[in-house]
Amino acid sequence: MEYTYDDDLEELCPVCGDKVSGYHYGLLTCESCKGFFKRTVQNNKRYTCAENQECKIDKTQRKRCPFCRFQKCLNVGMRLEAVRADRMRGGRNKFGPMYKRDRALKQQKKALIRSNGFKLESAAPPSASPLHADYGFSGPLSAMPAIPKSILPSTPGSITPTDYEANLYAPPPLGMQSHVPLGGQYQYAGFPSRVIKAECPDYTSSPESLTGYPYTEMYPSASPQPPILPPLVLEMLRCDPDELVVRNKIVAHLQQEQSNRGRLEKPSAFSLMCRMADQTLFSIVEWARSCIFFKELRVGDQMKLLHNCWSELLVLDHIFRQVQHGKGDSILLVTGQEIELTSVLSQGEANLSSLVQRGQDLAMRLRVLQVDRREIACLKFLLLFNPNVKLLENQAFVEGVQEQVNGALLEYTLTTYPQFQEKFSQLVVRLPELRALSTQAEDYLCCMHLSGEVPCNNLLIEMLHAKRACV
DNA sequence: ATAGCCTTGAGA
DNA sequence: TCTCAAGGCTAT
Repeated sequence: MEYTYDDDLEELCPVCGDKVSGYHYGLLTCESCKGFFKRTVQNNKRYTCAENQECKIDKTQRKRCPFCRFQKCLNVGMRLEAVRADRMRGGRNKFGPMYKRDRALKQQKKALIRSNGFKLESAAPPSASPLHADYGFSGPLSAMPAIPKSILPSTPGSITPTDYEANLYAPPPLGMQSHVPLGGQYQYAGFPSRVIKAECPDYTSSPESLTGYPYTEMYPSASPQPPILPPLVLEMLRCDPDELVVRNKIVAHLQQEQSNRGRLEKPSAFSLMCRMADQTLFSIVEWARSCIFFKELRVGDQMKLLHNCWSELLVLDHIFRQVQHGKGDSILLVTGQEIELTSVLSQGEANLSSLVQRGQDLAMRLRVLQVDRREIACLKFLLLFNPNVKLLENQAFVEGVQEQVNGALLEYTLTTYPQFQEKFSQLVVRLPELRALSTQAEDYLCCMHLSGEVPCNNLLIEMLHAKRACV
């Protein structure tokens, strides 16, 4: 069966149904969606959906909702990593062989259809395409510094609320200061917004790869059961604080605050929520400071990363609590208290209701996915080590961690849930939703702050200011 | 901002 | 040398 390149072009773009112009960022798409995806990633654009985040995307309506269009791009499998951080033109990236395999598969399929006279759509759904089978496992993963064999469970001393900034970002006492120049030649400090890592050339050819962390070789997919967990996943899980410890600490702090204020003075429910979130944020910062990889960064970069993702981490913390709580009609607070959903929604506060409802929806979707603790631990790292953060001193390191955590999460989901091949991508596509939700939460907080509702001396507000100042 | 066409350049 | 998937340019 002969094959011509033009056969590909007969297909329709999986995003909008327009004519395909070739392989772009992982799969066959049209020229306009290629350009749209490129602009979105390169310029780090954030969209919001005016509707219900389920807009139909077709050739005529694709311009109407960039949020849903980008969402669809990710859902059908367009690859962020294929957008080059350094904007290098020409050449080839590592997806080349995958494109080739995909072509071969399509050709095979076509031959079968022709000879058998029936369609094989069900035999190879888009998600089972070879393009989705491996998530860029090679490369930068191996260029990361090896994880120290003994990570002592560090317990940073408690911080009093009066000296936030002085203590928050101080380097940990035993913090390693090794800054492995991760392929430093590919760092383009002059273009801080161009942050998605280039795929070519990749780090595998660098000398550092010899000292890398070869867990892909240690844990082949055909491992005996029960599946051995990727060591990085275990390590990230070990960084996670015990929920009960955090709860007790926060409850104790809030009680202390209340007793200092005197029993007569009754703070508003919103004010209480702020204090609660404030303390949760403290524990999140403490968590970050004791985290593997994070403590190896310089304080400046630590601050930038935290300023960028504090609200996302806070929202994820809340969402996962709801996932574990398992009740759609009530909300579980970090203190262990339960609030009826109707009592929140009936307050007539449209912004708050929308926030809470979106949170419940996201929690429900994650519950359906049966997300577990280890996956949440990975997602937290993915949020924290966001290579899109501007002006990072050691951006290559952050990119490397991001890559490595992605690899570990993929490995973990594939070995632990082999019957659910899509779990990794299903989890990762929740991140943009989570970011959108946290942006909405920040806006709400900002709004409440401007009307004087937020208690003073509040870390939430400091973070809000810090983040908005550096954007 | 979009989308069609142009230029580039590593790998086949 | 050719291919073709990256990024760039520009009128709309």
